Amino acid sequence: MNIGEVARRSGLPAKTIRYYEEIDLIRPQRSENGYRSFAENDLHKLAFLGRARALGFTIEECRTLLALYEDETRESAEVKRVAEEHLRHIDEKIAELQDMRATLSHLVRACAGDDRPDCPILQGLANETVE
Amino acid sequence: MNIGEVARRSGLPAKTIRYYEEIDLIRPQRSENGYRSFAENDLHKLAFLGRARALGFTIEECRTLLALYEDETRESAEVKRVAEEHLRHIDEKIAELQDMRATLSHLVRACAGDDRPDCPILQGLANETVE
DNA sequence: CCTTGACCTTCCCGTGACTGGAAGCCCTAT
DNA sequence: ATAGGGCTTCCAGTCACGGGAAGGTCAAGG
Repeated sequence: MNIGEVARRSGLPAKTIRYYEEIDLIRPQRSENGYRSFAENDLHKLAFLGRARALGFTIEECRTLLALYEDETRESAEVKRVAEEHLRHIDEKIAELQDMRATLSHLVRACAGDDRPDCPILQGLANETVE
Repeated sequence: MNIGEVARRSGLPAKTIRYYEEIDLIRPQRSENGYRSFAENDLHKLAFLGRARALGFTIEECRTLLALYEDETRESAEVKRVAEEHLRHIDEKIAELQDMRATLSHLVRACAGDDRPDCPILQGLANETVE
């Protein structure tokens, strides 16, 4: 398979696939003409990576997960540990965003949004104390 | 004021303040010796920027908000529009993260996390269909 | 046989918002 | 005179790619 087909079947852009090769996540063969030649296994790995990335794992976490996936002697505890840590990270980000959301929507609700210059949003940004 | 004091009083790293000058968010004076010389107004703007950034506004949104803040003839509607758009963006990110969270925590719950290799997390990443 | 067009290659630059570090000047205190 | 801390600029790196240029390869059609 050439990169175009793999891109289509994996859902990943060709650029991304080349990048994953560059950072040694995959090691496709090369044809005589210099083109990358992907095996089913490469496609499989790329799909795996695509799904892991879609869940927000960093590239390095993906590398770890892929290694565990290929290690028949892995302990599921290790996989779970990686996943749980990422889950905590997601929770932190959600909490952070919800804090922002709360503050900002409070300001937005207080703003008349008309043609006058008075604006609680700007006041909130200008002063430590919002109220 | 030198940059050190402004950094302390604004809560922003000196590096960030220099960066904000570089991208023309602030324009502090210079002393004879070449040091940046910050006025109270600069400090005020930096605090404004720090709070806007903490609410997740991008630098370009901060630039807009700062311009509106300094424009006595602004209409609060314009500020509100910027804030509401950012709010929508925050909501999108929260939704995205909650989707990730749901999928991932589902997988994590299904994983025994013991010394055996069988792992629903890896299976979920390997196959399109999780169950 | 030649050309067209789709595909592939590498290489380099840009993204956002900084952060780290090197090399060197300035200022105050001892 | 020196030691230290603070200040300056400049360069490089971060993360995970994306855009685009310059050029090689291949199959189909004229």
